[in-house]
Order: sequence, then structure tokens, then C-alpha cells
Amino acid sequence: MVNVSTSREKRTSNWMDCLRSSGYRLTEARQAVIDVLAKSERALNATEIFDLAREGYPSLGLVSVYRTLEKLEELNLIQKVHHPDGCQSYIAGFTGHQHLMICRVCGQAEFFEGDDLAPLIEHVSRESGFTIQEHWLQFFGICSECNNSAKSNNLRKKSS
Amino acid sequence: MVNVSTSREKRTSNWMDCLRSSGYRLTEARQAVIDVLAKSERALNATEIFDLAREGYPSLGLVSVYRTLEKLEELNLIQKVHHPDGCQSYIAGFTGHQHLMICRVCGQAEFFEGDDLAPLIEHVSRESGFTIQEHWLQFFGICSECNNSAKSNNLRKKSS
DNA sequence: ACCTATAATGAAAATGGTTATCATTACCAA
DNA sequence: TTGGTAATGATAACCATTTTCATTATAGGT
Repeated sequence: MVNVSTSREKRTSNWMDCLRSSGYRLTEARQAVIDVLAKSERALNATEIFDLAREGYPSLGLVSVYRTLEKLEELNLIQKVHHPDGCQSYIAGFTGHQHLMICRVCGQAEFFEGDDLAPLIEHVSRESGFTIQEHWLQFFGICSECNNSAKSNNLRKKSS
Repeated sequence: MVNVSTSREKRTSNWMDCLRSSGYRLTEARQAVIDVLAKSERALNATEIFDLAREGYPSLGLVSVYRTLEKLEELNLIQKVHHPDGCQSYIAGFTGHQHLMICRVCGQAEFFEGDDLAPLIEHVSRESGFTIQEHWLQFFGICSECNNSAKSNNLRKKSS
């Protein structure tokens, strides 16, 4: 089952449904991991998820985090995010593609669409003899919130 | 010092020059690592480099491989390559950008140019409020050599 | 509502890749 | 040639991830 675009609020129950319909059991450990990941605006690694999830479910074991991540990835509910300093973090995601925009300050990640790489792929393909099957595209920068708080910081500095 | 486009043959000596002019010493261990990396057509991880380099310099230690990689990356002579199953391999590269085309069969990696993402970046930027500073673009597919050998395999199958 | 098979769990140990420590070696400027 | 020291390789330490295993808790059947 492939999940479809889901509001962040319904994502948790949707994921639990996906697990159940794939023959997996619904456990408190999984619930705790899913709660954290489904509502996060940035990619999280196993340890971060562990720490956050234990706030609500203290008996959670780190191993269960790894095991849950495995299953969520298998069901295409989450995807691994590649980053200059580490590629072991995960984020809720609809497609298998890497079309993310990542804020270097706060880590917030946002999907974008509208890339038309067909002409480039066509060109590079003909030039090189490569058959191109997949592409990764990712942007790094500063999100609007961090842009704004940087501005107001500057104002404060100037006025002081 | 930033290295410029260099033919594969001259790359080794060029890299040694870069090391020297940056105040690093030229040692046999480094030479061995550089020899392997400079002539490789695909990204290699530390262990692969270690194994290959020891063929010519058996007393090489794995730790020296890591240390040399560190320095070559610092001098922008090599860059880390991100891949679905592992992001710890390195390839000789001119720029800090990820504009690679990688063969899924043999791993051969080739740089390409000619991407004009300015309109897309402009659009996504305005839409989201993100300031986009950098982008990663990477293609995966089958290189021309592997395409050809796949074809001849098919012919052989059909004729037998 | 209770059983029961077994999937899933958490703790502890094992693994594997990378980094730190340290005595020894070898590079290179003087 | 020599001396200061950067770099080396061996070993140990480290840390994230995986495996093992006895115990627990889920969900389907009764």
C-alpha cells in the first residue's frame, strides 16, 4: 500500500492503518515512534527519535526505533534524507524521490515540485550514452522563518 | 589552492603538488592512496581504497587512508558521493557540487554540466520564502558500456 | 472475555566502521 | 647530515547499528 498525500494530523492514524493492513501489529513502541516522526518538520535520526519518543513512552528501547524505521521505510511512509554531514535521518515523505529543500539553520525540510529535468536528461543522456533512470534533486538554504529571525536580529544589533 | 580540470594521467602529480604547497609532506602512504583514487572511474570507500592501495604498498595502514581522505577533501581534490546504500565513498572531483551520473551496474561515475535550475530555484524560492543557496543534482542509470554488454548478453541468449 | 500462537519488545552482547592514542619512523628544511 | 616534527601503523577506544534471546503483549480464534 502506498500512502497518499495526508495532512499532518491524520498521518499518524494513516500510518497505523498501513502497518496493520500489511500484517504488522500495532504496538505502543511503534505508536510512539510514529507520533514523533509524523509531526516533525525536519528529518530526525534514530537517537533523536528515541529521545523525543521517550518523553511520552519512557520504556521505549532504541532497538525498536530502528526496527520501526525499517518498516516505515519499507512501506514508503518515510524516506532517508541525505545531508552533507550525515545520511541517517528520516522524514515523512510521499514519493521515493529526493525533492527536498532543507534549511541549514533549523533543519526544516519541505518538499517541492515542478522540476522539469527532461530536456537536461535528454541532453546528458545523448551526450554520454547513459540511460538515466532516476534523479535526486535537493536544495539547501535558509527557510523563511530563519530568514525573518535573522533580520530581526540584525535590527536589534543595529539599534543597540 | 583549488585544483583545476586535470587529465587523469597528470592528476596524481598535481595532487601531490597541492599537498606540498599546502604544507603537507609527500609520503609513500599518501602516494599509494592518491594513485588509487586518482585513476578510479568510480567512487571508492576507505576499505576499497585500502585493499587496492595495499596491492602496491602492502605496509599501508587503514588509518592513513582515512587521514589522507580527510586532507584531499579539505583541499577539494576529492568529494564524497551520496548513494542509496552508503555515503562514505569518494571520487576525484573538480567542484563542490554534486553533478554526477552514476551507473547502477558498475558504479562508474561521470560529471555532467549544463543544468539550468535558475527558473526552478526562482519559482520555488518565491513560493516558499526559502533562500536557496546550494543544490544537489544526481542521476542514476546505466552507463553506455553496461548498456552494450547487456545488449550482447541478450543477443547471446536469443541465439542459444 | 479468555486462550493461544507468535510477532514484537527491551536488555545486553556483538559487530563494523571510524577516530583517538602513542611510540616509532621518515620527510625535508637548514 | 642532521634535527625537529609531521606522519605512520598498531592497538585500543568509540559509537551507531545489528544480533541474540528470554519475556511480553497483540490479535485472531474460541
